[in-house]
Amino acid sequence: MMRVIFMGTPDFAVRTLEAVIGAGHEVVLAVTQPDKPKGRGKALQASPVKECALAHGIEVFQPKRIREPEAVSLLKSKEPDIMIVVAFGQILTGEVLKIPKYGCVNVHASLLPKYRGASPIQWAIIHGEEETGVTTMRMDEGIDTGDIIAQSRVRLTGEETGGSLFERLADEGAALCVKTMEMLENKTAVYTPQDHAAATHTSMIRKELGNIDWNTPAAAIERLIRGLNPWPSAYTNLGGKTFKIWKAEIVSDSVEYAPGCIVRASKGDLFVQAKDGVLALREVQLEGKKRMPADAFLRGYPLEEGTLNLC
RNA sequence: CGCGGGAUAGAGCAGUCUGGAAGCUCGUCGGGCUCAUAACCCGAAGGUCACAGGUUCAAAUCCUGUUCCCGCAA
Repeated sequence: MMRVIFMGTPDFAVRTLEAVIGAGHEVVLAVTQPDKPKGRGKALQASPVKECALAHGIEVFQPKRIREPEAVSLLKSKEPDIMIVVAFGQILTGEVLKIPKYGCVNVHASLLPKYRGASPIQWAIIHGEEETGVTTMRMDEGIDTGDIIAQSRVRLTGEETGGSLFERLADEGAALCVKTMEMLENKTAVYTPQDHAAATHTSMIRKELGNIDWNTPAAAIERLIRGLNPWPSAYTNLGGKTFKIWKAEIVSDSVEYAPGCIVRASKGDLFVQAKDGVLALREVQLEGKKRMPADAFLRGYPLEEGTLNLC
């Protein structure tokens, strides 16, 4: 059993926190981002990790900047054996990294050294990877550059969405974290330096990334749609309104219209021309409306075939 | 009180501005046609027009309040 300081913010981190608690470790402090205005009412909302910690009676700490002296001294005062960091959202300084006996262990949702940085889950799908996974590593001062302790691989299918992969990797990461802690405790852990030459980096997902450019290959658009489902979603423009596309499928490689043109809009089929083929939109959502199958959408919103309607 | 769209049959929508018989495209059920069909033809069932109150001879429609859903923003 170890004394643990847990650092994390979103849902992805909650799985690991729960697993660590479930494994019998003593979580003495949960560090998470300050509450932020969220939702339509713009009300302050606690991070998922904060809610989970409170539900387990764990002390919560929400520093604006973890590097500040008061924050550092609080971490020291807890005398942790280990710090577990999962999608925390702030960069730790060397001073903080040296606090725990076993160092700081990070759970990262990719097979490092590939996909260092933010949003590795979505990028793996957008890039059409066939395999990804989670990695635990001993953190150093670089971003996702520490020595690897353990990895777990998962296969990706053409059905995988950002949301579904998120779920799978959150579970994998939680299990791997517990296993990693066991390895550290019984001294069987091996630290493997990363092959830095093979490293790739990803950037934070921006909302505009979801703005579909129809003059790109159909396969790339389809992956973008899957990778950004359910957040932040891929979208286009229809009649001046945001038109989200939740699910699409490549139906042919014909190119008879201009990109973004409605190829077919009848019998429940909503086909759109991409650069090198045609995409069938299967599940869509117009601004202000609920998401719905394409055939339902067409019943109440008839579209003219052969016209340039999406951009 | 951040901005905006919406709630009408099982689904998706029109009708609301300008008050006056509850509609459309589908689905469902029954019948017909067909070698056959998710195709075509005929017919039927299915509504507390989100909820509450108000105005009116008369409210889906106008006024007031409430609930819920969604887009933006963060």
